[in-house]
Amino acid sequence: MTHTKLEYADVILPLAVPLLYTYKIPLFDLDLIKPGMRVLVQLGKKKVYTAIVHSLHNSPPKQYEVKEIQKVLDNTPIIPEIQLKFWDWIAEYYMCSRGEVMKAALPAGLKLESETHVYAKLGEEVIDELENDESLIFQRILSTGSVKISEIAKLFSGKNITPIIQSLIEKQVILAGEEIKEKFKPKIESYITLNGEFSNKLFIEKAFEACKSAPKQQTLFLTFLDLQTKSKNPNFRIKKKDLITKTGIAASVIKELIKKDVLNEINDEVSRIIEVNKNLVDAKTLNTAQIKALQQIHESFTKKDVTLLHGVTASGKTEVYIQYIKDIIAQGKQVLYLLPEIALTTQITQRLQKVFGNKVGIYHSRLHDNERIELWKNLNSCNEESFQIILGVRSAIFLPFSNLGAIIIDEEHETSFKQYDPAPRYNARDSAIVMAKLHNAKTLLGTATPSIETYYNVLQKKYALVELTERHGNFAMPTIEILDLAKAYKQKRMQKNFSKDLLEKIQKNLEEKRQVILFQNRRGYSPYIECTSCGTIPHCIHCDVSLTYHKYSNTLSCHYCGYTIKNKPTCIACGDSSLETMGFGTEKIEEDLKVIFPKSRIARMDLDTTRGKNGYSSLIERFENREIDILIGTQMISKGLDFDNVGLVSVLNADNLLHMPDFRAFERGFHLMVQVAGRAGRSEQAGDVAIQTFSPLHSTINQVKNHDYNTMMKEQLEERQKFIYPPFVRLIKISLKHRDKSKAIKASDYLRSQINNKNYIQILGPEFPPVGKIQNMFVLQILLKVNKKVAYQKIREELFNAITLVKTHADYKSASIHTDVDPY
DNA sequence: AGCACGCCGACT
DNA sequence: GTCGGCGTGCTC
Repeated sequence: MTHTKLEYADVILPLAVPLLYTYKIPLFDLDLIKPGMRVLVQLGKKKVYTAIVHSLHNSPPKQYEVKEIQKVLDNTPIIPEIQLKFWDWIAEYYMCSRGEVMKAALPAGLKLESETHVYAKLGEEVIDELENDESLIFQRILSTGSVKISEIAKLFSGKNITPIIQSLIEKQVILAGEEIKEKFKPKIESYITLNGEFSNKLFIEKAFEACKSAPKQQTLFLTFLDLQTKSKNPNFRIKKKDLITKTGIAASVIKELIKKDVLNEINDEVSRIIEVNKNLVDAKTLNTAQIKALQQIHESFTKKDVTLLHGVTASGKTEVYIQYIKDIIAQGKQVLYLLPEIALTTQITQRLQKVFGNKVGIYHSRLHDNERIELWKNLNSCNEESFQIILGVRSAIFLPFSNLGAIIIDEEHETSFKQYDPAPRYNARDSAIVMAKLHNAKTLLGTATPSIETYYNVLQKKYALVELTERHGNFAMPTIEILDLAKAYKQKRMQKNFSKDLLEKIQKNLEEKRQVILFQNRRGYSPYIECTSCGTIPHCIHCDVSLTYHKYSNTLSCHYCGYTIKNKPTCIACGDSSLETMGFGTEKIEEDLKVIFPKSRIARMDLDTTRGKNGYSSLIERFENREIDILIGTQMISKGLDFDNVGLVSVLNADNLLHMPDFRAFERGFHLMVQVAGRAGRSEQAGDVAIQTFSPLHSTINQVKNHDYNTMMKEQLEERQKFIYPPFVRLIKISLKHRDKSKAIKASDYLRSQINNKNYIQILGPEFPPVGKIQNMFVLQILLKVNKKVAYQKIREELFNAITLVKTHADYKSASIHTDVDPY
């Protein structure tokens, strides 16, 4: 049998194009090229992109002329075969292009792109013949040799320079060409060594002679010899930075000695990944309940692929995970530990690094691109230095795992596992389960408050269940007290937004030197400002929302598009000065509390106070060290934080958690309140929880009070079944945007008419969402409730066709449409 | 996503 | 009369 080589490659381009593109493989690379490698290809007239080889084949395209691959960038695939299959699954399930998945998956630095550069063809002599702008640009090109067009554009900010460049090219004064730039720069560290053998007396004498007349050089030389002697290392070297800080000697002195051949400077590539302390500690020993849970987990995985670990707050789930990770990596397999965005706290990072040291790699949104690339290279290299455990957020599911044994998804119920914008709009929890199956790995979901969807899968026997019902160390569950705000207002037992009962509790805790956490799910000072004379509320000019008042900057800003204006003392409509701030956020709480408890140390933790790189960890550290008495915070404080001196936790307004126009409102309210309450009493001293509400009889509030997950779950499942919501149907939300309001309405009506009713149990809309205009675009949404029994493949095809019809319709093609599968 | 092509308003 | 704005279509 003759073996024919595969001559064509279908590649994924990092664009929102629906199809793969076919390129011819250069003869030279026929043996080398494999799916999962990066290649450079030209698309269109000049632009060069990095593409990923998806598959190889031997059928020459007939409709068009193929271009050849310009360059193969890798020797071995950087996307393992299984991960490439996983990309396909994401693209299909979440209805987006593979290019969009590629954009989400690859760090920017691994995607090389070409940029147009221009060069001078002629010399200075032609300047006089050029027009004003032309000669300016030409002189700039002459002075540097080669310039990026984008750089010239920056210099002429705002002005369109394309015609000027065009004319220069036409006059044959300059040339243009495409250039690829390597974005990843390895970190270089300078080391200083002796420029000869330490034991070579002749060298040392000569060196000493060389710096005899310069006292500073002499001191440096002697200090260096001293350091080397102490190190007892004949190949001793020291970081240039350290040498400077240790000796206080200027860099210029070092430079002189290098010039005199006494010292030598070596530049070495170093890792950006911070080395952790190698003094590892043993994992904490598990208590009986935890040991039993671990056994049950192992046992359940012999029958099922997914297990839910339902453990009450402070039951010590993390310790169980750590032991489980130990068991998996002992088999030589990798573990992915997923956490929600906000919860990637230093607390958990440190706990894992203490036990596993350099085996742990961290992947989160604040990482720089170069650090991401190093993590990729580390996993791609597959050697002893490779990480075996990755602790990461949502996007970590795209890392190049080659030997995955298990995925742990902590705080499984968290909504931040779902990406909303841009596409792919994937849920990392659900996707991870699929990925685990592709790798033949197991998934462990953990939480104190399982999502309704997950628990339903347990009831359907799809997932196994393991429970931890007792708090670690047998600490008592906190007592939860409901404070009736309506009653408090009536009896005039209110001060600002605090009931007298709550203030008394805070006072008592402060006296006992115990800390207090207050939860308010809204940042800023107040959600909006209202003129009490004419009722005007300032709105965003681009979006259909009221502007949020920020006191520290005295501004009103739009949380949708960022539109910000200065806050004026008088009403913009009637000029009256009777403006009032409505509602309250964490900033206002902080201000009021400082007046009520002037002697207490009060801090606030929300998006605004944790923006800086260390803002978050320093706040936690200060709280841990008891430098803060009262901590006010948003969602952020509800996740996985473990403090042992918290005596009181309070939810300041439970109602705005529950009364949201969302079928998940009660479930989420329950999750949030239970998680917040869980911050109390994590030591021998019990902790109290107080919830302020206008609806003390609300069933969800009482389920929280009684720590009664099961009743909440059953009640919610009944509601979902009755009103046809997940997990009984699959939701697909289609959003259509258009600049023109009436066209937006017509286009969405047309789209609705193209959707086949038979495939759906219910179709809602098109309707304007609560915010019907964002950045001057009118938005309409259609909500589809999909019968899970109908083949999903069929639904996708039908929807794709309907959307294509709108996009090619003469009147509606400027509408932009996106789909969100399993939306939140 | 770019980039080229093509059709209507504000300038000389 | 043109220059140049952006809406639209295509890229292997």
